[in-house]
Amino acid sequence: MDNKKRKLPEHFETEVNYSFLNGVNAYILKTGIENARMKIFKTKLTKYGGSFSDELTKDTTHIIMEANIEITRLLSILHVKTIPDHINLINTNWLSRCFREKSLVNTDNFIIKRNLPHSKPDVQHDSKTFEINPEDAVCENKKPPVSGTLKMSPVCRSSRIHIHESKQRKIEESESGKSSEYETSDEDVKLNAKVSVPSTEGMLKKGNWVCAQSSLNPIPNINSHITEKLEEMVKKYESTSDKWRAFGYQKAIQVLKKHPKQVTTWEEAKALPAIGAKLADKIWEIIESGGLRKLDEFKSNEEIKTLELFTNVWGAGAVTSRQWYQQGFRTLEDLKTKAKLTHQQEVGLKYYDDLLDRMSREEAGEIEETVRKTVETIHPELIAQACGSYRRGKPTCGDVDVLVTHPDGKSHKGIFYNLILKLKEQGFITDDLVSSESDGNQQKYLGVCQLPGKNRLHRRLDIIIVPYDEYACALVYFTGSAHFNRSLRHLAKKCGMSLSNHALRKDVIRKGTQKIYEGTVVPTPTEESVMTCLGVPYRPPDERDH
DNA sequence: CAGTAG
DNA sequence: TGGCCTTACTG
DNA sequence: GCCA
Repeated sequence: MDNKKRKLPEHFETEVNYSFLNGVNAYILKTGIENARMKIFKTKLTKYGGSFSDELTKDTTHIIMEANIEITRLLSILHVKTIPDHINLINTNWLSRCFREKSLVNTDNFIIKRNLPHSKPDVQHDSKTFEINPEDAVCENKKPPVSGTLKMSPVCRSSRIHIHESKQRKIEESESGKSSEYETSDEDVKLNAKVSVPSTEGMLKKGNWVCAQSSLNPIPNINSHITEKLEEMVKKYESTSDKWRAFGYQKAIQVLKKHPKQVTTWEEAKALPAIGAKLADKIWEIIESGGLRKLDEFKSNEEIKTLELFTNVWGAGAVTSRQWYQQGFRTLEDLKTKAKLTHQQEVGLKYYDDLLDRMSREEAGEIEETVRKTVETIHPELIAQACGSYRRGKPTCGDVDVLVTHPDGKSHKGIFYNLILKLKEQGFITDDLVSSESDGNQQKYLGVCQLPGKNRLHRRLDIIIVPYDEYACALVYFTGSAHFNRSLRHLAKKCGMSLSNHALRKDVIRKGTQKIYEGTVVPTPTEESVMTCLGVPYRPPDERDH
């Protein structure tokens, strides 16, 4: 830990010479790491000269894992007794740091102690042995202990509205008959049933521990080996303009994720909603072989890989990507030099890596705070609240959506231009993507920002300014998740209502798929009132991940 | 309008 | 066979 | 892709 800044003169200046991870052959333990994040790790690792494998090999130089994962879990997943001394055992922050600094950071500060057992596995004392239990390995994947619940963490400053709403809301709703395929009101029932059953594994034995976490995080992700493959398929189909097929896969994934049992047969899969014969075939193949030929086929397909590369440019979708491909472009460099780009795509390309990265929720909080401070210089009573995954309590965020309103119902007007200007003057907002100023009421800004200081990445920032009487619906809408929203709107439709980011309406008349009469607005002062009007129990933000 | 995004 | 959420901006 |  001498001077942290190791001098790598040549590597430092240039934007091109990225091979600082040469010689790093990593095994990354995916437990506790979200899929998207995992993907970025692998992509960047490769891009910067390193390599990885999905198992421990004799060439492995680094094992990289979340710091809060028990070492015993690592051992059991790897089916080994110890980790060889020559392998660096380090936490994921090291990797992030390397990416950020574009250099091979010293590992000293990131080493994970290889204490063996005796460090009390705090969960179950009764459970014997740390013997390798394949079941564990499977059902432990992802869902960090910190996921939804009590990560109020040290930083709970400012206005986190209802993160810890007690969850006394019960299950009575289930028989109201309104649960659609989207709705999940019976979820808790299944959960409770599951918990009370004396579990076969020592794992779930101790009631209180499981219960404490379960009401919020009941999805031990027991079918992750299947959903991970299917999620990759979704990406492929989205890149290929096959959006409805992707949609179908996505619905199936949702169902699998909340299914409390491991799916082991074709019939079992087929019996689930949103899973038909074709998907059951795929699932069966994964169960049997661990792989999916169709996916492997896609992965080795140059065209599909390129399309995925291109659709990750902000502002470019499946159609544009295909056009670029047909024009002969194959790399991001091709796009920069030869393609005709919209302004949005230029920006998207400029920050390609940054925008694909996810930030910690701490950083998202800083961004929220920056916007709030500036908003308050315009009018101290203005409310600024970050929504999106931040408000849902996720450990990482892809972007920040800040919702701005004013309780007096009128002072939100006309501040839009001023706000954006002030944020630009302080060098915070660096680029515009979408900037609407049309209607004078609801307004939306999408852009790119960067916090001050060294090694800051550019981040996507959305600012939405709404009149106070639309605040609740806007909150619901911008807090998401996307799937949660769909379920609500689906429900609204079935009740002859409609839900948008502006308002909840009743007496809507539709003719087939078309809306004939827009209906009348139902006053919804709070988020709770929105859900109550739709006949569903209130769910605090961190329970809207479905 | 199609494409893209939230 | 056709819907699968809804609204808004860009070019 | 699934479903009515």
